[in-house]
Amino acid sequence: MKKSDKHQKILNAAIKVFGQKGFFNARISDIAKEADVADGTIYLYFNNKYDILLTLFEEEIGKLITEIRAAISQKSDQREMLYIFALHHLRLVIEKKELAEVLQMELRQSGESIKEYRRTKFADYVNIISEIIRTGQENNIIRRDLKPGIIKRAFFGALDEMSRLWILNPSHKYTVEESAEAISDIFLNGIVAD
Amino acid sequence: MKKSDKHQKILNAAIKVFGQKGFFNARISDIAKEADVADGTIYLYFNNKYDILLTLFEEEIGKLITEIRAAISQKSDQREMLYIFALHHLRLVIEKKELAEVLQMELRQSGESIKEYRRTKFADYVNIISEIIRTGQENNIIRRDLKPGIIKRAFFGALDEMSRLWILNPSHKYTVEESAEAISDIFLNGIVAD
DNA sequence: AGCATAAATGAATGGATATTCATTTGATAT
DNA sequence: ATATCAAATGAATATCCATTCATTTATGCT
Repeated sequence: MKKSDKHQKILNAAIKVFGQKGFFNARISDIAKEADVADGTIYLYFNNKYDILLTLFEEEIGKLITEIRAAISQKSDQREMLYIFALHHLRLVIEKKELAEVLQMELRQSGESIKEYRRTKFADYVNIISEIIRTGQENNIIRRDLKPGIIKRAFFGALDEMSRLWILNPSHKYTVEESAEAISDIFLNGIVAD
Repeated sequence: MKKSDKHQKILNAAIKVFGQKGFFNARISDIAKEADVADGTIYLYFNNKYDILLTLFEEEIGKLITEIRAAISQKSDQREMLYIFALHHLRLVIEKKELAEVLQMELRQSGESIKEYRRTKFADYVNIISEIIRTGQENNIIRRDLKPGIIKRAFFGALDEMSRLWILNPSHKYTVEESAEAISDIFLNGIVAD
């Protein structure tokens, strides 16, 4: 068994346990049991409990960024790109429920390292949106009087709140496609009649 | 000193301490010191640490709902109402920073009581938005093909993410009015050029 | 096989802190 | 002034759990 195997095995267990109980209520022994290793083994791969959480952010968000960039690069119209971003983001919640829960919950926690984290790696993820907006403005597809920084927040926030609905109440009232479409439609066209 | 005085005093201390350190890192003795009472006194007013948090949600969100309803009832156009909602919500972050931090952080935590909480009292707050939307649709001001449930999420999520920016990075790049205007503008008119 | 090194184990430790409760302090009435 | 009751105190308790490390088990090399 390669070293990386056990590293990932523990991380996957942590995603599951953190997702279910939250970071503070999760015990190291829970993660150990889930990963099928001894408690002490975890400390051969991670410095402490908090380090597990940070590593999890680092590596898993990295994967998300890669995936979503690949999907977006297929499109040339910025309006479509926004839809694709929404679709991918919302799909994550369905397909990797526990990871989504961890990100939802723990990325909001106080604590300097987490705040720092949001400012760097996580910001990279959200900044994909503002890049799309900026390019759209250059191409005259998107209104130039709006600040990309605000649109980015608003669009991401909308998706994030939608995710929360599903996480709290897994009986999907709306489908992923429907939601992604509705949200990009609202942003592109607004809600005012006529 | 009336009973209610000390009750509120402890609650205010809790808002401050939870806001700064988060629920799990806050010690009862921190709250006691901040409220200027003995540790044991807290247990005369609350059953346990968690009860402080739940009471805090219950009472403070109740106040918010009352305030925001009062402000909205001054307007008759649903477009203006949305702006007012945004303005009030964002002002909260500036004027009651610690409370906003607590709500941001802890309302996301796992734990059944908190999830339950979001489904009830907090939902009442957010549902003010869907009421506005529904009335707007009846008055033909807002597109009828959009589901109020989705608009509500999207609009609230946008505001919530904006709040988060300020909480994490208190150097306000945008003013409250500017942000409230930009966000309601985006929702009302969309971001597409022309 | 026998040695050496690395990986894994899990019981024991130590530190933290929510909660309790015996005692003190303050208020009210007679 | 004294008795009675309520409110407040804060040191002591009990529990919980992250982390350590002496010991065991697995792996690789000659």
